[in-house]
Amino acid sequence: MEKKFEDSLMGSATSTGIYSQTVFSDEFPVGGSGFSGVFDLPCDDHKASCCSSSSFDLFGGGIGFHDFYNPSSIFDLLSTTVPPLQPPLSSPSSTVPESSEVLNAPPTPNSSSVSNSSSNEAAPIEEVDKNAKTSKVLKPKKNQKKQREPRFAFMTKSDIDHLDDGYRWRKYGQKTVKNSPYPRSYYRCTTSQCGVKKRVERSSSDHSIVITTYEGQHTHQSPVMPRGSIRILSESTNCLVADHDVATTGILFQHNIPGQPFMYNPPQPFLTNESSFLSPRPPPPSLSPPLLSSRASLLQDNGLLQDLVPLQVRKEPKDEQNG
DNA sequence: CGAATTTGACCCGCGC
DNA sequence: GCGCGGGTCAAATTCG
Repeated sequence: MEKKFEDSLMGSATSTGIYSQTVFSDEFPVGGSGFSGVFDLPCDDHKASCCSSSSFDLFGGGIGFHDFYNPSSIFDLLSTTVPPLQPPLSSPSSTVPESSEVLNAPPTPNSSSVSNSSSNEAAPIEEVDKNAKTSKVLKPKKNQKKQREPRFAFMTKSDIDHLDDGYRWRKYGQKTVKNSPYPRSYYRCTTSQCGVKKRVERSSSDHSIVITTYEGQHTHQSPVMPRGSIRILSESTNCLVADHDVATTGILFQHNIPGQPFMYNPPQPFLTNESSFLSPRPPPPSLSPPLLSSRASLLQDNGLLQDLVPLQVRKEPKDEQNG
């Protein structure tokens, strides 16, 4: 896992995770011994950077988070318009053996590009699903690994297992997780012809943390337009993978471990609300530090967030950073 | 009554 | 080959 990210590491590997801008795809280990991934946020609260990577490494002992914890970060990222994602830097094929599916993955219709989902992602998924229904089980060709959608996972500190992300999901399974008292739930987007799946489970190391893993790309816009939502774009696929409603879920992210180096490579962020989306607030003039500094305005604009998020967890991230 | 959830069974991949 | 764990299906059940 780590090795596969080597070529795109933007920061330093730590005991708790790997800082990278690379979004994981099918190489993302699910369950088992490793669980790690990254996501990027426009956020000024880190060093001299307005964006940062977040990483986590569950089941391997540590959990590293980043600054979602800071509500102002959340709301500023909510209202931050970022440019369409660029294709990821090409990686040596030796390190990303099956990356073609990622690189060629179509953009979401929500993105600025027109979907060409017939190329190799959505359509194959449909066929696979049909096969699954007729033969009950996926039967990929021999010598050909089952193609998996790019995956994107993140952690949320929440009492709610199934976070409202603006899409409608249908639960299709639940499994107990080894070494965890909490089950893992499997959801599928209820929109027809949208093969996006979502897995929700609680961290075994911190039961207050919900781990949500998205797989696939929505072929449609969110049927629900939350007042404030975190829209997460897959960097590799340039597609919307998550659309979290901050206001209604009280989404929280634990602060990153203080003192850890944080390097940032200017974005291709994949967390965005694009101009095609409704924005809860007008975009800030820039991503420079001042836009995240106003807690007063934050509280004014938070809506439900300030009601849902306990005061103690809304404290300034700087407090944690400083000690 | 349709939609959503629950839950046991089944299949697959992987490690031993 | 076997066992284990992950992922999915689909009938039964519950919910709105």
